[in-house]
Formats: sequence, structure tokens, C-alpha cells
Amino acid sequence: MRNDTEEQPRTPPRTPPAAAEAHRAELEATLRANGHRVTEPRRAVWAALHRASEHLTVEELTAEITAVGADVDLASVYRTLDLFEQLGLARMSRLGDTDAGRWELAHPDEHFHLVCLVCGNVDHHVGSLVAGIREHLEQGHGFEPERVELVVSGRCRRCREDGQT
Amino acid sequence: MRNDTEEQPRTPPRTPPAAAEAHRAELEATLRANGHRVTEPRRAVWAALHRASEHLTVEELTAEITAVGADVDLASVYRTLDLFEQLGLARMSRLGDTDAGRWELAHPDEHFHLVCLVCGNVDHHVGSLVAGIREHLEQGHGFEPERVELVVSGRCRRCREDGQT
DNA sequence: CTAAATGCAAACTCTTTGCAGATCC
DNA sequence: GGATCTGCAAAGAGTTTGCATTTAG
Repeated sequence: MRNDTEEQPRTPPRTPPAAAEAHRAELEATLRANGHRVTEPRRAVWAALHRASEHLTVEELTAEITAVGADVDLASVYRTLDLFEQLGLARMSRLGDTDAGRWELAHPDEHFHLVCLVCGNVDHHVGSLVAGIREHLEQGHGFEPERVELVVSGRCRRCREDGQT
Repeated sequence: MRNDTEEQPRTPPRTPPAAAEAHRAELEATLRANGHRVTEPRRAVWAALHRASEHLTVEELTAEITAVGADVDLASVYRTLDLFEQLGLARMSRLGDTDAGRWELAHPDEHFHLVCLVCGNVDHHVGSLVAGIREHLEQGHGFEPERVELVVSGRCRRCREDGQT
């Protein structure tokens, strides 16, 4: 009764589906590990984020999802993205120019350095900053960033509080 | 018929008023030079931007203005700020986090570098990016930036268009 | 079965716009 | 005097929220 065209083969198929599998598993693991449920809208948003080549607005993301057959409400997409952000799975940015927020998968490799001129401490920071810079340049300047080196020197919170203003 | 309490003294007064004078003159010159009128709302917004120590939302800016006795409509503040932005007098930023845009005077010294890995060209860019980074760090991390060094390497627009994708 | 998540619609925030009347030059 | 600006109020985007219904575990 088994039908090859409907069931997944035992050997890994062509790359895209295999990757999709891995992504799906990653999502489910993260959700479950944090006590959240695995639902259709969440899978759909996750898949759309992976398919997207650019940072998408919530509206675009939703369109992407319905285009693939699924049907998710805007509100659910918003809620799902907020959750993903909490879980460190996705990230929003909006750099000065644009009105609507744009979403992307969170890449843990984006970081920058904060150097304190008082105590000499160097802080490695992961955050939306570098992603935001990339986006800004790509959209506003037509520049394709490969490496973003951001070093900010100044006074860290601790030294501000200790020292005289 | 001349009255000292109403006319400006011939010698420069205490510093703050003198600075305010200079600011006012700068605004008027810029406006007139570009064929715009000098109006009360524009003066008020300009003064408020100078008084502000931080980047303010339109709402805060308006409150600041009414607090000083003047009375300006929100819509006019929006229109005025748009004009100031066009004239290079003010700048808005909004870094990922915040919802409402925040305004500040435009400081021409904020710049960063774009290095093209293909043609080797180094572009000095003035823009809202550095200001946005400062704001982000100050508000989100309690870090007081003194120097922001941003170097982005990648492919410039020209090389992207010329070369193979 | 029950808590959690979704869809729908209404509410909210920030910003823009149309227009009549006020203002600058 | 005439084009430019302003204030007011209404409309627009983008996002959030309340609540009844559905769904995952």
C-alpha cells in the first residue's frame, strides 16, 4: 500500500527537502523545549522565513505563506514572530528609513564590540545592530555587505555609574 | 523712544541667549536660502531640537514646545521635521527596538566607511547609521559611545551590476 | 479534557493628508 | 495680494488585543 510519490524515501532526498526537514526539526525542538506547542501557523512562518531570500515585512511573509497553500491570519503571524524573537529564532529590524518592520532568521554570528575606555573591558555583543546595518546598506545604498566591523568605544554602564559624570 | 529692556543690547548678552540667537539665524538663513518661509512653528521646533539633550519623538518634541508657551499642532511638527530633514538640518532614527521615530539635529560629522572588495574603492558615507548606533547603545545597553567605528566591506553597487551575481 | 493557540474584528499608535483659514513676504 | 503654512479633523499604515472557537498534547 505504500506509495513512493507520497512517502518520503528512507534515504535522504535531494538537498532542499532534507534541509527543510532539518529546519522543521529545529523548530519543533526549540518550541517543545520551551513549553510551546507545535502548530501549523508556526511551521508555516518558520518555513517562509527559511525560503525568504530577503528580510520580509509581516505582510509579505503572510503572502508568502498563503501563496504556498496555507492560510494564516496576520495576527497569528505577528504573534508567532514575537514568540520566535523571544526564543532567539528570528529578529526584526527597521533602520530609520522604512516604516514597517522586517523579519529574518536570527543568525547567531552577528556581533560587534563595545570597548570601554575607562576599565578597558571589551564586550562582545550579539544583537540586531549588525543585521540592521546590513539591511540599511543593502536597501539604501545598493551595497552588498560581506563583513561588518563595528567597534564602539566609550564608557560602559558600570563605569558611568561609578565615575563622576 | 528706545527701550533697553525690549531691544537687544549692542554687546552680546550671556552665553545661552547668544547661542540661541546664532541658532535662530542659522535656521532663517537656511530656510530663506531654499525659498521657505520663516514661521513660528519652525522656529519653535528648531529651538526645541537645540534644547533637547536626547533624541525626541514627535510627541515629546511637541510637549517640549507647548511647555515653553508656544502652541504647535502635531501635524505641523511632522511637516516641519520633514522639511528640516530635506534641508539637512535634522535627522530621524529608529533602531529596531522603538516604535516611534526619534529626532535630533543633524551632525555632519557622523560618517562611516564602505569598502568594496572588488574595486577597492572606499566610500565615506554620512548618514543616519552612526547616529542610530549611538542611540541604540545608549538606550539599550547603557553604554555611552564616544567613538563609533564602522567599516563595512562587501561589493558596491557598481561592481554588483557589472560582475556576475 | 484542558490549557494554549488561532482567527476574526475591533482598537490603538504613529504618521500623513485634505482643506479652510491664517500668515509671511 | 497671493502663494505658503498652519490647525483641525479625518484617514491611513502597521501592529496589538479581546474573545469565542479550535487544536495540540
